Amino acid sequence: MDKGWGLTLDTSSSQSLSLFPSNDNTMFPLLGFPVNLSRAANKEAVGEVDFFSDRPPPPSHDHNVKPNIVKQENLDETLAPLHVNTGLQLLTANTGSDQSTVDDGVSSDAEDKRAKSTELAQLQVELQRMNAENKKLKEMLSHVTGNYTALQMHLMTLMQQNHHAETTENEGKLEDKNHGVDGGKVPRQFLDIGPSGTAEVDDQLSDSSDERTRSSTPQNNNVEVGTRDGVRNNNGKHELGREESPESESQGYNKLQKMNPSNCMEQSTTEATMRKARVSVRARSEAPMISDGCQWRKYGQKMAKGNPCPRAYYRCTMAVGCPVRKQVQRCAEDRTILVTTYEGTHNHPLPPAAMAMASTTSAAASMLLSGSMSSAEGMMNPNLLARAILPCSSSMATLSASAPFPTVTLDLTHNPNPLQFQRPSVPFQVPFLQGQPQSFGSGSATPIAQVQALYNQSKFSGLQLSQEVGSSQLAPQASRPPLQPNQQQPSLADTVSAATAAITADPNFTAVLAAAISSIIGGAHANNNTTTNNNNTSRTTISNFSGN
DNA sequence: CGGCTTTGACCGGCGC
DNA sequence: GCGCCGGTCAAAGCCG
Repeated sequence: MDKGWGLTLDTSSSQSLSLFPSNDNTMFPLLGFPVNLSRAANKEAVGEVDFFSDRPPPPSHDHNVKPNIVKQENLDETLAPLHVNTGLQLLTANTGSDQSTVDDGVSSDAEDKRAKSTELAQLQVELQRMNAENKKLKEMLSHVTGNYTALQMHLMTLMQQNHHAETTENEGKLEDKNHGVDGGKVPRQFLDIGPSGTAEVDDQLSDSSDERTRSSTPQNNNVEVGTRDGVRNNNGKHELGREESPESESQGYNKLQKMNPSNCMEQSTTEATMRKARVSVRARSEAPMISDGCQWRKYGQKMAKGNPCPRAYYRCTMAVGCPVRKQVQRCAEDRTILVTTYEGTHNHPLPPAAMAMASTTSAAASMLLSGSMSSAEGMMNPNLLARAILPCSSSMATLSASAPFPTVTLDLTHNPNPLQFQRPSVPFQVPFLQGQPQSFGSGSATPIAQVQALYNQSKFSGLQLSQEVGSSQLAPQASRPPLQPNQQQPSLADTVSAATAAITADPNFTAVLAAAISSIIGGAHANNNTTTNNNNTSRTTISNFSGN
C-alpha cells in the first residue's frame, strides 16, 4: 500500500471499504468492526463500490488506469485467489483498476504485469498481516470485554447481597426514627453528591408517606409524558431533551419500583447521580471541537464567567432522546487547550470511535462517583487523600467537586513521563497508553499509583485527583513537557481507547480507589455511618454506568 | 428542504 | 427580594 493511503472500514454504512488518503484514519483503528466480508465475494457488489472516482488513485500505477472501465470477466481469474486469501473488497477493487489497464491492450508487456503481480503479492501480504493484527486486536478486545463483564457481574452480585443485608440492618436501626423509611441513610449519602438533580429522588426517599404514591404515579411524569420540544410543564420550564432522558428513564424505574421498590430506588438514584456526574477532557486542539465519534448538535453558547472564550453546548444527536450533552470551551490560560465536558450516558449503540470516549468518560465518572459517594461533606484534609492515594505526583485525571457537579478531568495535554509513553507495558497511563490492556495482567504496580488525588473541599465532598484544577496552584502549565504534534489530536481516539482500557479493564482500579477512599474516610470520620456503605454504592454506580 | 448554528430570551439555583 | 450566573430554549438564518 502506498504511503499516505489508508484503509477505512466505514462503520456508518457498515458495508463499505475504501482506500483513501490517510489523513484521518485514526478514527477507526483496525479493531473488530462488523464488516460484512461476504459481500466482497459478490461481483455485483464489487461493481457497486466507487473506489477511485472521486479520489486520486495511488500514484504508482495511475497513468494507464481507466477506473470507469472494468471488465469483470477478466477480473475473476486474477481476483479469485484474493477473495479466498483476504476476503477484503479493497484488494478486489484495487486490482480491478489495475486489471482494466491490462485489458486495454495498450500496456501488454510482461514487465508491467510482473510488476503488478509483485505489487499485488505485496498488498496481499500486507493485508494478511493486517488481518492477523486485526484478529489479535479482536482477541484483546474480547478479553478485556470479558474481564469487564465478569467484574460487572461480580459487582452486581455483591451489590445485591450487600443491599439485602443492609436493608435488613437499616430497617432495624431506622424504624424508630423514620417510621420505617427503608434505607434512608444510604441513598441519602449517595444523593448528597448532586445538588438539584437528585432532589426529586431525595424527596421520594425522605417523605415516606409520599414514597409509594410517587413511585407509582410520579408527579412530574404525569405532566411530562408525551411532551415534545417546546412544550412546557406546569412549572413553565421547557422539558426538551429531558422527557426522554434519565428523568424519563426513571419512569421505567418507577414502574419497576412497584415490583421492587428498594432496588428501583437505587437505580433511579444512580441514574440521577449519573446525570449529574461530569467528565471533562482536556486536549490540545486547534479545531473547535475534538472528534469523539459521536454526532453533536449545538444548542447554545454562552460567555462563562472568568473565561474570555465562549462555552458551547452540544447535545448528542446519534439517537433521539439521548441525554448526553457536552460543553466545549477553550482554556482561559492556554487557548490551545480544548476542554470538553461530557454529561450523561448514551442510550444507544455507539461506533467504536465513540465507544472509546464514552467508555472512558463512563469509567471516569464511575471513579468519581465511587469516590464522591464515599466521602463525607467537605471536612477532609485535601492533602490527606492525595498522599494516600497518590504516592507519585504525575497526574492525568482530576476528580473535582468544586464545580456544581462532581467532575472528573482527564488531562490529555501533557505527557508526564515520556519513558512510560515509550513502554507499552506501563500499568496505567491515561493519555498516552498505547492501548495495551493486557499489560494490566502482568503489571506489578497498581494502576492507582499513576493517579494523583487531591481532595477538594466542597459541599459535595468529592474527590480530586489531579492537576488540572490544581494546575495553577500546583504545577505551572508552562512546566509541562512540550507535546509532539503526533501525540495530540490525531491520536486522541487511541488515547481515549487506551484510557478506557486502562480504567475499565483493570478490576483492581476502582476497587483499590474505593478501598483507599473508604479507609481514609473511615479513619477521618469514625462517626460517619455511611462509610460502611461506600463499596455498596460504588458498585451500584459502576454496574449501572457500565451498562452503556 | 431538512439539519444545523446563531443568538437573544428565559428559567432556576444560589448568594447576598 | 434581587441580581448574578449557568444552562436551555427556540426563532431566525445559514448551508449543503
